[in-house]
Amino acid sequence: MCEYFEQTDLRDQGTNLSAAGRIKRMIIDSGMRQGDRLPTERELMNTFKVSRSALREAMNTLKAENVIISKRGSGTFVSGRTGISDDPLGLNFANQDTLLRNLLETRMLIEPQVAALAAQRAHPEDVKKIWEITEEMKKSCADDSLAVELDIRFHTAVAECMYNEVLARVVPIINESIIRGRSATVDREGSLRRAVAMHYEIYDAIRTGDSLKARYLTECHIRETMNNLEKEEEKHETI
Amino acid sequence: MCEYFEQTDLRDQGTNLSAAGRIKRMIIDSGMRQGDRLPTERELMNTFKVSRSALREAMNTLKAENVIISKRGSGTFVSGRTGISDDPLGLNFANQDTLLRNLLETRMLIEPQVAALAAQRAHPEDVKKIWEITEEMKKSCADDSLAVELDIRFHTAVAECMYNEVLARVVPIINESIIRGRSATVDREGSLRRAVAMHYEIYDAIRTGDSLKARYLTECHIRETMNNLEKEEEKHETI
DNA sequence: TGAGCTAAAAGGTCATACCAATAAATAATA
DNA sequence: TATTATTTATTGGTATGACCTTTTAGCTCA
Repeated sequence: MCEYFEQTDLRDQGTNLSAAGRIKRMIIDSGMRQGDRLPTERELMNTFKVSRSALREAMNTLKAENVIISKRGSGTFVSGRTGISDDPLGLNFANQDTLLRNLLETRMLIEPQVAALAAQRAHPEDVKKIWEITEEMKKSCADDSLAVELDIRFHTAVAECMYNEVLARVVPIINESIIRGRSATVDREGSLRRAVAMHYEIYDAIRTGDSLKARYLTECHIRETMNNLEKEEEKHETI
Repeated sequence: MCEYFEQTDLRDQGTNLSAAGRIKRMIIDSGMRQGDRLPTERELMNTFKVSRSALREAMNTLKAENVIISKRGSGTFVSGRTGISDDPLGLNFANQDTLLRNLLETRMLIEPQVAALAAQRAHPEDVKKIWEITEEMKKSCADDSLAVELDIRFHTAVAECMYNEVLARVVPIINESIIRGRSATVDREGSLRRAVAMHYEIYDAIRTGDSLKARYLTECHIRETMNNLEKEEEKHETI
């Protein structure tokens, strides 16, 4: 067990932090890593000197933030995608009519520049990773949800080449909102094939460090997505 | 009270949604607005046919997402900044050494373009709002925390001119992480005065619809912030 | 040795009682 | 009469303790 939990009595040491905040800080400060197991709820309620209900409320806020993840019967663990909730930007509350358009505009504003900088900064292992994802996506024609997942992973991998954690978190949020949110699509096979082709081209631009080309190709790629989605909308309207 | 809550029994109608998810959807679907008051916990546990603890766990996840906000003794209300948690990007878990640099790079990548588009799209009332914030900031030299607040509000107001909800949410998140996160600053008065001057210039570019100028000035403004922060770092290191 | 069973342990739920802060209704006072 | 205290019902917050369901690991027995 993590020793940090034993030596600390945390009844609000004047900091006015909520129990959730204290537990979170503890997890961060004690250097726990993804997959590490937390003490059981019964143990924690002793170390914290709070009741189980209070403790569980704290745990729940951490679950909502995806800091931890619980598995009934086995325990609670530090989550992978640390600290990003399901709807980090609160887009559930946005105007759903204009949301898609706004998401695409945001993407168009950010990703081409990200691709350009990625081309300048990518390490060989990053390039390799992008290539692997693209290959896998090419083979995934049968499984639509897998293709969607790989599409997101491609753009995330490109963003990660920037070695900028902030953008590496923003980009997938936008992409997921766009790609997951759309209806299972018109002309699926055709657009998937074109997307894969574009991914190969972008990959090559990054591999050769051609940042201008990477930016331009990404712009084209996003514009294609926009066109596809417009087609979908038309189809919806005519139904 | 909101009628939606009365006519609905929501014991997971096959959707496999968590209680939190169901409540959230309910708030959204029933069209509740900022400040509206939810039924009391005792009422909700009846309409939902769950125990109070289970209900409170659900409410807590919504609190963590800042969808609702509770006031002991008075009730629970729909939050203002709907659905954005305190740390939406999970930056608590990012590398704190490089975080500030990465935040600034992200800002530099996004905001100049936002300013450019804002200049093209701003309505007269948007321009007026920006002017008012700038004026207020000029007068706020005494109160440092107020100045910080107004600084964030200025950049948010500019972003809102784009009429793009996504960017209107992303921009303040980045800005708050930068501006709130830094230590109470070196040469406070001087940098504040320069910031206000820049805000006036940016305001004027937006007012006149000069998007190129708005972009350029915003770049300069961010670069100045970067320089100030570098000075701070040096000062920290020499202590 | 291995398949199946059993019991301990983990998180999830329920019910009830009580605490603390708030706000509205009421009483006391100038 | 108007204003200030005071009481009181209501609300969210916490504490217990019991029980359920799932998982894990150890045990039994063929």
